[in-house]
Parts: sequence; C-alpha cells; structure tokens
Amino acid sequence: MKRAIALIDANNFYATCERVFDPALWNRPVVVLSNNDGCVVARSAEARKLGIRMAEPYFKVKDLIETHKVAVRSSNYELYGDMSSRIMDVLEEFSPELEVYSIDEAFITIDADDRSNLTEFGKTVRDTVKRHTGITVSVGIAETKTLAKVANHLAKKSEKARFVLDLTESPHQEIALERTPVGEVWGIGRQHAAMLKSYGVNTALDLRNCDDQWIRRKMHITGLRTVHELRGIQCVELGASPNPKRSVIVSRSFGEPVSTLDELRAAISYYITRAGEKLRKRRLVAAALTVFAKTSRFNVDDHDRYSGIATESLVMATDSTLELMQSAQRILPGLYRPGYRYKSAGVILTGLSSMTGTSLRLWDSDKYERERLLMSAIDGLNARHGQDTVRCGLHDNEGKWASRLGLRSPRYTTKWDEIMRVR
DNA sequence: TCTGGGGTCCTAGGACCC
DNA sequence: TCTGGGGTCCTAGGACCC
Repeated sequence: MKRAIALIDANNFYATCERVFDPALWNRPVVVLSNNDGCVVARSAEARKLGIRMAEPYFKVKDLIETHKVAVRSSNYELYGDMSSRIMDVLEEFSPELEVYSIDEAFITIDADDRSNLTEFGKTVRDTVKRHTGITVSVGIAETKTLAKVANHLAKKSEKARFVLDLTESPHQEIALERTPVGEVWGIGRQHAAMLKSYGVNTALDLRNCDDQWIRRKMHITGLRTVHELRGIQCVELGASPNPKRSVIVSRSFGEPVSTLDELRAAISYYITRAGEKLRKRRLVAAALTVFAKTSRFNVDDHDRYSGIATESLVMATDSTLELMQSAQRILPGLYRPGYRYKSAGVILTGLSSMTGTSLRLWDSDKYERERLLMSAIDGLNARHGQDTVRCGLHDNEGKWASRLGLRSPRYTTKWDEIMRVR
C-alpha cells in the first residue's frame, strides 16, 4: 500500500480563535500578542496586509494598529490549547497515525493508492474541522513531511484551491519547489538560508539538486536529511503520539527589570511552581534542574549585559515542588551578580522519566511520600479554586517581575466564571 | 520607556576511564 | 624532553522549529 503524509495547519490560529468567540472581530483586522504583551505572534489576513510582521515588537506597530483600528488581544493559551485539542480530536478520526506537531498543526498518514482522491480527501478534512470548531485549516499532501510542509505553505496562499494542495505528482512538485524560496523550507533557518544564497542556492529546487557531500559538510546530518526529504525519501519519521518530552521549561521576561536577589528568588519560586505542576500533570520526575537569569539581549553596552546559568543534579529524581524549590534557591545565589538589571529568568527541568512510584527511593521515602500527598492535595485545590489558591514557598507572588497581560480575552471554554453569556 | 516562550537535535570539547 | 589510543558521558552552545 502506498502512503502519503498530510500536514494540517490552522490559518492564523490564535487570531481565528479570538474571532470564533467574538464575532465582531470578523469585520476588523486582529493581532494577538505574546506574553508580557511584547511581540505580535498572530495576525489575521487583514492585519498581515497592513504590513504587520510576525514577531514584531508591539511598541513598533502601535501607531499603525491605532490608525487602522486593529483589535489587539493578549495571548490566551488556555483558550487556544482547548481549541487545539478539539481540532486534534477531529483529525484523529481521519487517520490512526496522528502526530500533533504544535498547537496548531498535525501530520497524519493517509492511504495514497488512489491518488486522484487525495485532494478530495483534503477538502473533506478541512470542511469537517471547520464545521466542528469554526477554524479554517490548510492541508498539504506529499510523500514526506518536508514536502508536505512545502505543499501546506503554498496551499495557505491559495484560497481558490480552498487551502488544499496535493504534491504527490511530480510535475506539480517541481513547480512548487521552484516557487519556494530556500529560506522557507522546513529546517532551513536564517543562517543556512544566507549561506546557501551566497552559493547561488535560491530555491527549494536548487537545494534538492545539491551535492550530498557538500550539504553534509556545510549543514551536517540534519541538513542532509532535509535535502533527502525534498527528494521524496522519508528521513523524518512520524513521531509516536504523544512523544515523550525531554525537558520542561518555564521562563518569562519581567514586566519591569529587577536587580535584587530577593526579587529573583520570588520570580524563580513562581516558575518552579509552574514547572512542578507541569511535571505532575505529565506524570514525570526530573533528575536535574537548571536556573538562569539574564539582562535584556537588547542592551547595547557589554557592561550592561549578563547571563547567569547554573545546573544541579538531584540526588533522587523528583516531582515535588518543595524539593525543586529548595534546589533552585540553593543554586540561585551562585549565578546572581549584583549591579545588573535582569529582564528575564527561568527554570529548566531535564533528565525526565516517568513516575513509577516511590519504592526506589533509598532514603527520605517517608518524607517524599508525604510531600506527594501534599502536592496532589494542592493541585486538587488549585484546579477547583484557581491557580495559586494554595502555594508553596515564602515569596510574594507579585512584583515588578510579573508579566503584563492587560488585553487577554476571557477563557471561554475552561473557566466557569468566564464562560460566554448569551443575552 | 517598550523587544515572547517552549521545545528539539546536533556538535564540540572536557573529564574521566582503561 | 619525550608524551597512545580508544571509548563514554556530560555540558554548553548553536541552529532550528512554531
């Protein structure tokens, strides 16, 4: 049986989520901002046309936004996450093999014996997702993930083809590759794109025709895989779903810069709390913890720039917020340097493995068992009464470091008191 | 004044071992 | 003064992704 891969990717996902719950936004351009209201991370088609670019700092486009009455929202990840899982539920019905690649896209494998039907299949997928969730998706179909990405990219630009493109037939494939700038290929970032262009490799087709040895030398094994994928040779397997996570990261940039160790302690406490919740939700334990704090990367003067990082291996892998917090507070002073204005910080948990009970603890097992009961009680209370109703630690939950989230829409689907009202 | 967050994979280089 | 070879494991940092 011949198989093909389809990439399904939501169009302007965050902006469309906002519109689904606030139909007045359909008549206006919409942008969604990142945490701390820092950058534009999603734009409706109209906002895109105004020249607002992806990842552009908000303050740089504020005037443009006001002039054109663009609707602005802070990120509402609870809402987007919930909409995302609804889309994935629909996709799962179309294929047993589903890889959720990001919040707004997924790969599925499909039976490609009857090639004439692939475009129709794509349209059915798109229509069904639209009907069940209100979200429009694009569908790109090809022999490998990288080619499916190319197909999806072109499908997005073609409302006429109703956002579906099948590239399994080779003449279409050549034309598509020729129209795709090399920097738009999945896996080719800014550095590699610039390098390739300096050698006259400008399109995806040029890249496909490059010499293997040369690619290996210039872009290592990952670059070579990309080139093979463009030739239709599958190198990037469909990930098992859900693929196990290798790290948990919680980091934020601060509302305002902070300078004292105490303020950093409070921020790190908050991040550890979030990280512990993530660990327990995924039923994982961590064997090592990293803490970092940095000044703004936009500081011009070298003397104003600093980035401190420290890692500690934990004697026993843990998911206890208390243990993680003790470790983090222990190593934080080692990376702190007075005299800097810190603009962001975070924690990284690594050495993850699944929770298999506590019987392997050689010592402190009673204490750990008590902490586990405590954690699950706290998680339960917070789930019912709201985040941080009960929390661990000595530190204040607010401060200059807290992020700004001034323009967030209600969490319509996950919070009872923010549910939509129909008058 | 104001510039996101959460991930993955790969490589180089150091520590350490026999 | 001369100064192996092969291997593993760990970490830091780069490049990339959405």
